[in-house]
Amino acid sequence: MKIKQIKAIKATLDIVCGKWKAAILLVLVDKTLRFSEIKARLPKVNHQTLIKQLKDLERDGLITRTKYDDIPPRVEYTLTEYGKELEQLLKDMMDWGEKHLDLKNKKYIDDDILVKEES
Amino acid sequence: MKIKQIKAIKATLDIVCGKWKAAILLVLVDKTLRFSEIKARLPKVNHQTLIKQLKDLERDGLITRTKYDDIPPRVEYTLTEYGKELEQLLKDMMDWGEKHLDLKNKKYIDDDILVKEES
DNA sequence: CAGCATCCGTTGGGATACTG
DNA sequence: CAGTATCCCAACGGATGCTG
Repeated sequence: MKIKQIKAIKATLDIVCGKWKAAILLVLVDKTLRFSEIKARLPKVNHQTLIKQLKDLERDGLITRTKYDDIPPRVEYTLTEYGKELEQLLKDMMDWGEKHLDLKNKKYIDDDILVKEES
Repeated sequence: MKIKQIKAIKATLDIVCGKWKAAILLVLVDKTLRFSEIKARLPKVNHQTLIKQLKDLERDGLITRTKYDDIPPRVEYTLTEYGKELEQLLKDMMDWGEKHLDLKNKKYIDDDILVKEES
């Protein structure tokens, strides 16, 4: 049943492989965040791009979007159960990457990735 | 150290996220294959595209390319240790995908993915 | 058989401007 | 504050043709 295997893997990869998807999921692992809080933690991401990727993640069931009818508007994003179950997978990718890749020198490191450390 | 975490994850994803990379790795898990054998198992992949993705995987240290000076030419591709250690990760992605995604109906399923079953 | 060079179309990330 | 609507550009997958 190779075909189904590969389809499942590809589907998973397609969901997570957006330029900022992994970063978004990681910052949401800690806690629910507002749009502006996510943006503050990912200073380099474009406003519009962030909205798109959040929409994708919501469509794919990894996060939920809750809108409060306040003024000014407030929107919160939370990991779903599915999203939380991805955490282990992300951790495994991290372990593999740290073990095998030269993260300082290689060209496949994308310096646009920047997350503000917790203050 | 969020930044390093995300960089490692992104680097890993970048390596595996080519359209056919996961499929190539999976068919090579079983055994070393010649270029034409890989192509036979992935009928839908373009000749040139396959060469490119194999080159990427070789550059990133996941497979090794062995050229024999025969006539006609013969080239074999094998998973490296690094590549083999990815297998578990791929399996985990598969499990997650099968558990959470509706692989039949959803639009994120790419029907181009086709692997010939073992005959 | 396996690979390279080249060109092309699509797509996804990004920039800018405007709305409730 | 958060979101929509456009437009733009680079990168990637793919098609074609040629080589040892």
